[in-house]
Amino acid sequence: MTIKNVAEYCGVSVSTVSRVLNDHPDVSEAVRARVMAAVQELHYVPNSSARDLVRPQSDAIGLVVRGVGNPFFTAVIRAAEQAVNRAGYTLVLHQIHTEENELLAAASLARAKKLRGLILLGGCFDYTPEQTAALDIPYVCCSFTNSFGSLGNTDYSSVSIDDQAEARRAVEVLLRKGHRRIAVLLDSIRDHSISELRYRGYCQALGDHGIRLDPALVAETGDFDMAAAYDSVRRLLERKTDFTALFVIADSMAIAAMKALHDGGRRIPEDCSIIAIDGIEMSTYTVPTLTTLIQPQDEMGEEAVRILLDMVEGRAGNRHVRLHTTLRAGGSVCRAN
Amino acid sequence: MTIKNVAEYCGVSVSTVSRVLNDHPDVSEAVRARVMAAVQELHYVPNSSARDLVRPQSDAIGLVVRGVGNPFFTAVIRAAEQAVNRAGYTLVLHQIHTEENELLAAASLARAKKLRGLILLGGCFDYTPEQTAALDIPYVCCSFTNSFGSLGNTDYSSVSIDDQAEARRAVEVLLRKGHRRIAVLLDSIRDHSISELRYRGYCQALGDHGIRLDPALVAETGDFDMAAAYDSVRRLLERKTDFTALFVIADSMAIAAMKALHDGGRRIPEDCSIIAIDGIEMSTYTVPTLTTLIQPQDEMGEEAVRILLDMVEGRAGNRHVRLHTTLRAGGSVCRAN
DNA sequence: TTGAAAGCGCTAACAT
DNA sequence: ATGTTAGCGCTTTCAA
Repeated sequence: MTIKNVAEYCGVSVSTVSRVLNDHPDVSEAVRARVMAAVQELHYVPNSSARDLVRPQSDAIGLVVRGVGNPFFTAVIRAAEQAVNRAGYTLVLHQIHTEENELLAAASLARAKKLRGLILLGGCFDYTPEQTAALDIPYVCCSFTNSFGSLGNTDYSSVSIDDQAEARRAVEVLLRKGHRRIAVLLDSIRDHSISELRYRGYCQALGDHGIRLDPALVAETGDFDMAAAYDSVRRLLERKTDFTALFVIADSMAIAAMKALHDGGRRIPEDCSIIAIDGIEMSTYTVPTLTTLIQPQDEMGEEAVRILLDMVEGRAGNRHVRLHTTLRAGGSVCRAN
Repeated sequence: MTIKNVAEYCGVSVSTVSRVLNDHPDVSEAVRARVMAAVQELHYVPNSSARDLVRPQSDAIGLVVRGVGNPFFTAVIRAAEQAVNRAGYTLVLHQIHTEENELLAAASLARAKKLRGLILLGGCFDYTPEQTAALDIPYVCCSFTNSFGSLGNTDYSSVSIDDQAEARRAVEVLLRKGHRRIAVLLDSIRDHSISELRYRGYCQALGDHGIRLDPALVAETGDFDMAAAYDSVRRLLERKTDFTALFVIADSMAIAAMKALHDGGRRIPEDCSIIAIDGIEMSTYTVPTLTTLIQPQDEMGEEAVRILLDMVEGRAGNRHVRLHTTLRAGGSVCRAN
């Protein structure tokens, strides 16, 4: 079923059908009605490949997300989509897996959909100029920035929190409550990504207070999984390393950690305080409510879109925005005794 | 940057470049290397609109998901994707919003991507033959079936649980523990969707035990939101209607309900038992672990793919599969006192 | 107001 | 082994 079929069915030319389909003014009411009816009857749906191929440019903004089920991203995506729609553009969402090359995926998407701009959500930190050169449209990194790569600041835009500083701040909260034996639960201390940055913040906070890093208190899961987080904490408890507080690099992992602590016979916060970073919706509903540094997820999505459209529409060049977290004082942290 | 540019740059024809790009055998090593290099240098990425337009048929299976952030779906999606890849196909994921017409979206996607088949995840129940006629490729409804529409069983395939029977079973668990005053937390008693079906199961279970339905114990949120669920339960508690158990139609809502009960001073399960349906990962980590009927999410995704590919490859016609839930006896249910 | 025709970038015959 | 060329379905001049 193509536009040609519809045209023949109606006894008009393809251009007329195209005009009707695209709401062009100069079509008589009679013909318009006839075509519309035919479209209905034949269940005609335009082939968007053909359409995209021929249209000079689209109103599409791409959003490439790494990590399919990451709950932290959902709010960001929602906010970004709204902002994009409000500005009269369309959001094209593309999920990729951890092992996929997001830059290649982004470039493909950009060509395929004639994207005007691109938002990269949850990517790696180690792009090189060669890699990014494939991307010939404006783009902004959302929730991360090029902390490990060799990219110049002028080459791209970003919206992110200062992961290291915020992690340090989280650990500071524990330190100020008198905690000295503070464990950390993370994906990896060397992933060239947020896990590594937040680990640095943890180390820094300890250093500031003259506390020596105890490797026995560092629990690496090798994964952002809840199950892995749970197991890690159980193992930590079995090792009988004593600690009075736990810093977790992500809310979802913290929720699993709370369960592990509970199952291990520790009360939260009396026996073990716990603090995390993210502020996903779910962590509001734990008992006790998770104390966490909330990333402004809505703002992050909106700001990314703002920066991007400023570039797309030529209002401004690239820029880097640092957002700040807000401490949500839940019930999972108390004074060390 | 088109294939033509690459061809000129290399001094070969477009077909040669196309051959290299598509791994056709009859290209000399020298030329292949030269083209590859050019592709790298020029950052050439094929325009997939043009590609899709011209290819006779794709290996693409579409997955249209209603409800962007629904945690229940993520496991289903993951399983489906793996099954699709294992069979040598590619999954095209398309998220739609509650208000969008999923059948139209599906039809568009089918044309645009030359889909071989389609999986509808989390859709409505009220398709009519006219609506589905637009879909001229095999499709399977996943997690739901046409309980409210006028569709004939031979028109489509489905994989689902028996929502009404499973809800009844969940409430039975509470009844057998001696509970008589059982509240229910749901989206709507008349949404023509799972909420309505599970509500029917609730009513049926009560009826079976000669318990009269008390409208005061029916909490409608009008939403699948956690916040709405929380508020609903708080209001339920304020009304001072007494109940010893709560049936919730979804795990995510149940997690919010548990928090609301806790904040309202009720202990779980001593003061109020709670049971739900879904079995999302997160509900393993509540304290106590949520008692719930686990939907076989992996199996659901895999089975949907199996049915679909059987149709696509002509091995079998349409069919309807009912899956069963597994009771996870968490700690959120105890005997009524 | 309508139709004819060019061309978007690509693949796959068909030639060579 | 490589080049030439005919479309894929659509939009958009340009003509009528």
